[in-house]
Amino acid sequence: MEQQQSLNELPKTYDCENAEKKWYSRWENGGYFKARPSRTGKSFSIVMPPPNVTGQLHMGHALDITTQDALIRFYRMKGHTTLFLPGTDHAGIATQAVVEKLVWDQEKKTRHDYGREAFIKKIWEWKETYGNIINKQQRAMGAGPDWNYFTFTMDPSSNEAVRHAFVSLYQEGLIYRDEYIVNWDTELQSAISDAEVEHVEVKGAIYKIKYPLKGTSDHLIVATTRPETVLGDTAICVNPKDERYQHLIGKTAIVPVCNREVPIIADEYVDMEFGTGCLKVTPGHDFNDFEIGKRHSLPIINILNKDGTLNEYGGELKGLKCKPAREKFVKTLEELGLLVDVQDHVHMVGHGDRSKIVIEPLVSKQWFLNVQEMAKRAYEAVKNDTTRFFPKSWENTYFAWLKEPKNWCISRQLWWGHRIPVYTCQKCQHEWADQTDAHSCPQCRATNIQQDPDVLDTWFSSGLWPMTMLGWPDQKRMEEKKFSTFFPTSVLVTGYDIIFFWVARMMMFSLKFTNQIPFHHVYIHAIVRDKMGRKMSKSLGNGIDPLEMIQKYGADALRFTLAAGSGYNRNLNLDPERIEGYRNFINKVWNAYRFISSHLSEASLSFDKQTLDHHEKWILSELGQTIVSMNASMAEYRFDDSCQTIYSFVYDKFCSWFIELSKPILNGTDSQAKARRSTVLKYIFRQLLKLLHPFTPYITEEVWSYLKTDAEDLVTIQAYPEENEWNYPEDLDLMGKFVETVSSIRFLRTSANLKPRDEVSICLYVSDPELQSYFSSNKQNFSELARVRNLVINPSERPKKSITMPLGHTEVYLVLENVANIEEHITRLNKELAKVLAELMKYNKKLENPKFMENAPEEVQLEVRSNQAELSLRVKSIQETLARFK
RNA sequence: GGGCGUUUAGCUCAGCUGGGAGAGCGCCACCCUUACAAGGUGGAUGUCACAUGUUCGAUCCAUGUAACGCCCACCA
Repeated sequence: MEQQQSLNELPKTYDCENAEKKWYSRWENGGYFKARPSRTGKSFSIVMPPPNVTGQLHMGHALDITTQDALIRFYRMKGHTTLFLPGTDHAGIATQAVVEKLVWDQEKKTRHDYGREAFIKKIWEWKETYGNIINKQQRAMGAGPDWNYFTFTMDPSSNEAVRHAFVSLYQEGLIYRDEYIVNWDTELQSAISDAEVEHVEVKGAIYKIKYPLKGTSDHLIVATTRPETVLGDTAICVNPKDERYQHLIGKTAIVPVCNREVPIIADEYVDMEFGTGCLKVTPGHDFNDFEIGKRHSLPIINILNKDGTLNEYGGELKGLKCKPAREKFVKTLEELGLLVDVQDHVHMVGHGDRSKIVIEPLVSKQWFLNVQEMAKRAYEAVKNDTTRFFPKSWENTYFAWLKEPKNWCISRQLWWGHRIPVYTCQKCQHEWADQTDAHSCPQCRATNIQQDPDVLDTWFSSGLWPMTMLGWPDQKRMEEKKFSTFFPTSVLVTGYDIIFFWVARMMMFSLKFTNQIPFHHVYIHAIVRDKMGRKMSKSLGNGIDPLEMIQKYGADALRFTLAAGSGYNRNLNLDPERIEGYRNFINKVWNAYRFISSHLSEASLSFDKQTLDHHEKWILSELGQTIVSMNASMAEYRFDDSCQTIYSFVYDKFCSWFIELSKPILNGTDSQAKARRSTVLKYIFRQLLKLLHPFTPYITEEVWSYLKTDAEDLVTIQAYPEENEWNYPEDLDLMGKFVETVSSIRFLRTSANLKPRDEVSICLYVSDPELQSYFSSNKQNFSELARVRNLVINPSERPKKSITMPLGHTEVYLVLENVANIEEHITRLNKELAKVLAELMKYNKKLENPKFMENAPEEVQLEVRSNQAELSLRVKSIQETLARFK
């Protein structure tokens, strides 16, 4: 038995809170989020980008979840075996920083006071307490991943993957250790990768400094933006072609203040045009100078400590940070008469993307991954469309990164993360990478071994993520987790800001280790901004909290809003008013159901195609078109189109017209027609619930529970409508004309200042006999929808006292006892006439143009001709009407 | 400095490699009509950034200009 409810049992507004509670646990406990057997033989899987454990859900996550969950639900309904893989990220730097701050605030202790082991324990404790907040928030959004697959990037399985990958890359010689100049973050006291450095415009100065030449009273002038690094200079460099300095090449200069003697060398790198054409070379603190130093075998002098203060090379400046050191040093130069000039200068300076402080280039021993080969393969895979980006234009960003890849600095001087599995024997100095925790040297058996103290860049484990989630590299686990079914995954959904960080690295690792791409598609969604287009940030206080919105408007409304704003755009400016608007839409669906629910007693589940009436054929045709369009737009990640399509079907077709046109039948006496109409209403409504489900899972599940049969399962696993079974073009055409005519009657009513309940008399002039008989048979509908009391079609004389609206196919006259505001009406008609005439002129001109007739394709000519004919009719009819008013 | 992108109604954006511009929200007016005031009906608004070119025809193609945005880059 179907559940039946009468109108007054159902509240007028939809209660989203109850439905959300009820249905999420039903889905989860009922196993609906788990992969089920495929009806299509296809599989569909998405790896959720793991949010940081430090995280609170923000709108970016909400958008992530919405689009991914909509896709998962869509393909599940289409019959693919689907898997949505959830997890969280340990986010090395961010998490360590949060806990360090917490410990400092609460106990006034640093991580060093705790010691490595104890501090890591502290982070784990913190993670257990706060790390799962985000899961609850994901549930609130209605996300339906298979929670059994939940993985944390520091889980043993993930560590196993990381170590496996590391060891094999190490053994292949791709991971190497080198003294190299790196981006040093003095706050984190760690190296960071090139990708983590942001260049920010900074106002500084160019200082011109005299360097005396040894054995002469002469000097050179050198320009620099960082005078304090003079103390680390090990050469002066000029361009070999620079005639001004030819005679100095090979001579010796004296570095001011510290009085070090350094050679004057020549290198093509130096730009003769810039500054004085003389470059001071500081291999220890400048990326280019480092390269020059290598070419010329210059010594490297490191003048900085790890915390960014000057070391003993700083002399008097020892212990000072760079900025005060600079000021003091400049003063000294001035006193010595060596400062020639200071000019304001704006330049770009690297800052840490986490710490936001100035990055110091520093030479230190770090681990690097040689990515040259891997990058090439990752590049190729997208170039030849093995992996495709949506929208395609993002491929450029991806290519830009992989075309000239720099080797990746993967070591971080942190404690929180995957520790580098490289050991050194203290006895025989043997170094090796180990899959598991080592306890003795494999060569000399000594137990006095030491593991490298550094941890890996967080993105190292992230790069392996899709593989890790599915059990790689353990064969047994891969089988359990159905690696072969779900890898490569179907689509990666993410923001454009991590194409380099993440997408490229996953591509590289996956191709390297599995010879497969990690995902077939990459859908890059917009960045959520506030309604003014500004990035949401704590400092601006313009963030919109998803949970607050869910509480206020419901998860379905938020999801629909985000999906409707998501296509191929790069920004999504979110205004809470829009969420409210879509909340209203959800409520509309609810009320449409309330209407139907009171007429279900005679509805059955199927109907005979032969007995359908005109309006039924029409709405079924509209449904068919909607189905086709929904499937097409979902396949291309055009969620904006999908949402618009279903919105317009529900609102503008189903509610505004079909329900309205059903009222006379349902309240009438023809029981056969009643039964048929309620059956069709129910059929359409059930279909639209399925179409809508991926975006608004809760309300559709709620309403489906009232409309389903006992044998049917939840809507979340019903078959998604795919075929357009209904196509009645004549009914679409006639209905279109009916809608247009009713609308024009309504317009005339408003222009005559009539109240909604006032009844009117209408004359229609229709030349097409088919349309004429169609209108005659629809008299009752005109009466219902426009309160037409008296409808006359083609009377011999046009009504004298009337206002009129000429359409292409029909002239509409609204008869008035005493025509008020006739002047207004004439003005409107004249305006209309001018518009139509202008348009008509354009068509006439075209048809008179021999070149148009020669070149334009036939179908265009036909269209122009028919438009011209229609417009001429309208012109004629407006002119006649105007004449009658005179 | 290099590259990419954007510029269409007050706002957010659609516009299928060319045939005279659309949606949602907002706005205005009138309505508590028996699914829904979280509602109904109707309405207004655009030199499609600018200039030139190609074409019978340009919002769409080409070139240039301007504004904005993003990414990359070591110019001392």
